[in-house]
Amino acid sequence: MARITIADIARRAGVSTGAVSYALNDRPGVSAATRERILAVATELGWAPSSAARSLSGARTETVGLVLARDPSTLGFESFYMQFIAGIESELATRSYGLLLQVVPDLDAEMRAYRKWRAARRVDGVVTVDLRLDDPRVAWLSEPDSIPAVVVGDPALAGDLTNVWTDDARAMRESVRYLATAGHRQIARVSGVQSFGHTHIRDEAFRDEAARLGVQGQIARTDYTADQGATATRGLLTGVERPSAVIYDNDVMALAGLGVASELGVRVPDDLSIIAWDDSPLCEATYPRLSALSHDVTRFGAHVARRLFDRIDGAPGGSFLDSTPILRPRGTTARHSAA
Amino acid sequence: MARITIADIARRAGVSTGAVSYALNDRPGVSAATRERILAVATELGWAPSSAARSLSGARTETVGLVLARDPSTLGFESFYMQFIAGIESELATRSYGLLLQVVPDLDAEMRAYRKWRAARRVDGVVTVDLRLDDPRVAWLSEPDSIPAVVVGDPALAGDLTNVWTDDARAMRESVRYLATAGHRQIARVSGVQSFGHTHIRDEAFRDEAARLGVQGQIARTDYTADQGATATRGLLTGVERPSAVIYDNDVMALAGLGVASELGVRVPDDLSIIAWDDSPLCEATYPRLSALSHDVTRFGAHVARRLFDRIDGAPGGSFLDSTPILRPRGTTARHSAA
DNA sequence: ACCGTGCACTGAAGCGCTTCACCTGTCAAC
DNA sequence: GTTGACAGGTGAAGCGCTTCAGTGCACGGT
Repeated sequence: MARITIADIARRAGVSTGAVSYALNDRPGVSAATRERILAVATELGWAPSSAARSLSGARTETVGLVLARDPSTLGFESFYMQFIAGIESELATRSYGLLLQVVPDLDAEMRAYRKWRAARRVDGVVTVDLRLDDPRVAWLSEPDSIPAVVVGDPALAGDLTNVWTDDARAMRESVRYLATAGHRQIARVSGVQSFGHTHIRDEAFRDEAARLGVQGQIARTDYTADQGATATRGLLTGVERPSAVIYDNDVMALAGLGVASELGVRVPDDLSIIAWDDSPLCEATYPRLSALSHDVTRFGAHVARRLFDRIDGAPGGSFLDSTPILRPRGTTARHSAA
Repeated sequence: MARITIADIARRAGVSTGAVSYALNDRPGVSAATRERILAVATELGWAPSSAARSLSGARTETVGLVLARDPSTLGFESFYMQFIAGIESELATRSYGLLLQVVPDLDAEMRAYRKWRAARRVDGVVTVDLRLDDPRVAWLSEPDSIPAVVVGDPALAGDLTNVWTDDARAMRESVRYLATAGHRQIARVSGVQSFGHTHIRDEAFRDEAARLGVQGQIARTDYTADQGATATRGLLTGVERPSAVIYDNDVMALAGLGVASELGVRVPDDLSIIAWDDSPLCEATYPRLSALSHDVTRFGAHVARRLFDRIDGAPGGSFLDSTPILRPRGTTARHSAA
């Protein structure tokens, strides 16, 4: 069977291809009756638009792009991305858009992907994640005729681009205050990749709030892997200034931290409180259950997609706070009984 | 700046557009010298192909599709998919193909996505995962002019389609034998979604091998979530025929099982051995570290992508065994001392 | 009766590429 | 010297859609 084109529909409905196009795209130029008839014929013939032809003639590609610049091996167990993608998809589905995904090793490759997409008119817009400080992507995407974009991250990092963010600084401050109020005087933070802007923001908030409250705050750096999370925890627990509470930058490291505590015979939560950033089913599966900074990532993704549609539609853009992660104390946080 | 087209290149290089097309696509019809010159001009002008125009004129779309029919909330923490996708991407990158991803709620929606993709000539091929018994997708994708496809799953499930698989039955048998050899006489399996074909295959292998070896084997059903993993484990550990070893169908449930054991004061591995299907950094982060059936998912994804390229290129296809998951005993498996 | 206006609709010109039928010049074979 | 084969190259016809300049017609106002 040959492809069904609007010409077929036009012939069958006794109108011109122009009329068919207007009818199918729901725009003025045909009467209601004709539109009805054309739609009926289209359905009858089982017509579906050729995305190639559509975008060739200047219309939308009905695709948005997402490129993830991370090592494949670390990507797998960051539940964030998959949930985020699922959220984006849920919104794209309402407009029957597709998501073009690319996983690349580094930022350079990410930029190359953008350039290629723009040149090939492959996507109507992109969403950009894992902002750095002075991110080259922000500069590039801000140029006059680059791709409509929405970036995920703090307004401080997003330049003039439309951004959607969670108030990590505030969540961090609240967590530190929570622990301080519960009597903790030595608090540590096991942070993620330092080049990420949000790591920086959380660092600042952590240090600042600890200083304000007069508690000791130390930071250990990692690359987000369970392995480094475990190593950092060992360092912390066997160090001189042993913390009574640790805030981890993701759930997997918190899990690893919990494991190291067991390994060393440090009781959780009696001797050590643990908080994970990014709540997930994982946090409810451990024993004791991990206290976590919770945040509906899927909804976040949907939000981002909506903002991107606004941009694509030519809406002005701006800065949008999605939410502030909230602390969900579970089994790994407790009052600290004075030393 | 207006778009640079092959006509611009043709003019500048003093040849016809046809010659340019041949040169750029590296096919016969132009001399080496001319090709060289055309390529140089193209680079100079910063030309990039319009994917729309390409696919309109019958060529490749340079895109492959993947649709995931799973609840967004459960998707997030199945590290399998993200790793798998990363693997696919790594292979696509070598041909500068893109991956069109869609997350849908159910199989019907997945079929609709395929139909739409075919009608719109949106992808050159698809990879299909989570095969069911008598999967409607297999039937549809086997039709003469549907999309080139590679399915992930056992040959028994794949019909005549090209499939890439891991020998789950064998891995399961080996695990059961391992436990039996270590003295276990009551073994349980906490399985995943029953409609998935591989669940069935693992079930069969488990039951069969247990029977062969004369050990008691029981199966608890779940939907892969940590929650149901925990519930199933509670049922098992408080039941009459309490197993001394449990094989979980994914890592998250194994983690939950470990949690429940702690909760109930059941010592792992002394009183209970635990094996997780799907190894992941998670398994190394717990204490004790989870014994797991290990399998390089990223490489698996790359393998699948290669086979899909073969299909797209018109190669015959067939059935390809990727590997057999191998048991990596860690801290959660031990000899069972007679009751 | 006449004009102007607006709506419904037509037809063709692109969009940027691939491809196919067709030319032209060269050179080996006889 | 003639033929044929062939590499190298041309130019235009699509691919399926959008869009824009028109055409025709009904209808209200004068």
